[in-house]
Amino acid sequence: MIANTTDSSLFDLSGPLDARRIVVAMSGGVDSSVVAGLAAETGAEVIGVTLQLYDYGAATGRKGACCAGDDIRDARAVADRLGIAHYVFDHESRFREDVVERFADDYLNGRTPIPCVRCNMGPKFTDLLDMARELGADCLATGHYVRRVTGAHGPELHRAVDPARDQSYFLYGTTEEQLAYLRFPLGGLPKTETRRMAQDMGLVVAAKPDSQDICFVPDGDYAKIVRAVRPEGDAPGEIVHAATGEVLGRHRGIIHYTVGQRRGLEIGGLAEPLYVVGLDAPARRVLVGPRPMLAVGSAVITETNRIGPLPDGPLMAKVRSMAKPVPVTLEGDFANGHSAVIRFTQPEYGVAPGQAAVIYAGERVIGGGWIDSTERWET
RNA sequence: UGGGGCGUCGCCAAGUGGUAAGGCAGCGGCUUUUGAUGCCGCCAUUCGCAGGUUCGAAUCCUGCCGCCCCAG
Repeated sequence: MIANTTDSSLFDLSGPLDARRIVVAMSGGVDSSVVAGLAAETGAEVIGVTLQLYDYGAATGRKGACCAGDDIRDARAVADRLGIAHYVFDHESRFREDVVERFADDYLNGRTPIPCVRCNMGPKFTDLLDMARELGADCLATGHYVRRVTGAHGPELHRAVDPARDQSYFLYGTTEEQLAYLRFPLGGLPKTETRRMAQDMGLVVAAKPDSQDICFVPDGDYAKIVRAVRPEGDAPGEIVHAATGEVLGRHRGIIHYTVGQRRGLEIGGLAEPLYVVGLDAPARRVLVGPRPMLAVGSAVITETNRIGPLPDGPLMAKVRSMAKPVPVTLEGDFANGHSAVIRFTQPEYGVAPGQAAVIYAGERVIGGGWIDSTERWET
């Protein structure tokens, strides 16, 4: 019944599969568990690896978590069921430094972090990938919904077939070298299919809820995490009109705000709503203005990563995960960690420094970078 | 102290005899595998207070209270 879904090409390995070794990054969720199952069905030797990323106890029994507590137990149960080896590596301190502390520091600096990208770049695609190599694996497979397509110039990163599941935005930082070693067997499947396979494989996680939100933020209270990591950082300040300089009120701390945000300003009596249009961290000021002031025409992006050559055709960009790609042009050296500028064809709203800008050519991910600063749309 | 004006939801504000618009803020929900945005819903039995007129008042009358402006 599941034989027809088992396809050795999913892992794109040459030679006899029973001589191959596959490491699967197992988070404890449905997706990576199914990947482990698919890997096991190829006949290759499969090793499941789970990184313990943060406090084991705090995450136990929580819905939507990942890589801690119950999830590690689930991953182990799946590995047992599939009859594959399973290792858990304590990665807490590294995760705290690379992801959680940077997350807090970004907020303190008036930026809006996106830790999932950092986590993919560091713990998952650098550290875990190194471990896989040390384990002598031929590849590292993950449960990400994204496709690796071999093109004329080597492996390319493409959006998932199921647009609703596509995770390419979070993976723009994947280097060509990493991509050569990575496999994403789920990129061509709709999620419903994944769940069906999990059921067919008899995995305990088949009906487990999808993870969502940021894994190390238990209840959606970001500020609580920032305060826990950087207790000295939070302090109130003024809310200032970005156009007139008028002080309109006080805020509870810059970490509670992000560019584009409307709610939580507690400033009433106006005809039009106010949005956060900027954060001045040194002065602890929140700059606000009416919606037109949010319109952005271009952005400087730093630490760019490019995957494969720049295409000739038109480019699109996503400035947030769920946005539709919008037309852009690129200026500067978009590759190898250099800075570049993206220019929007139409005004883009809610572009926040600290977020990622990801460039697409059709289905293919060209790369991306961190949004460092933005310039207002000039009409 | 005279003269004038004003007091309607936390804020702004319609309504001038027929049974309290709207906006902002706030709250709740939906959407969402980052943050936002967006969308939907809720939000004054009551109009500074006390009387009176009227079938009926936030709207008219009287008094009181408060605030503002001009005068001195």
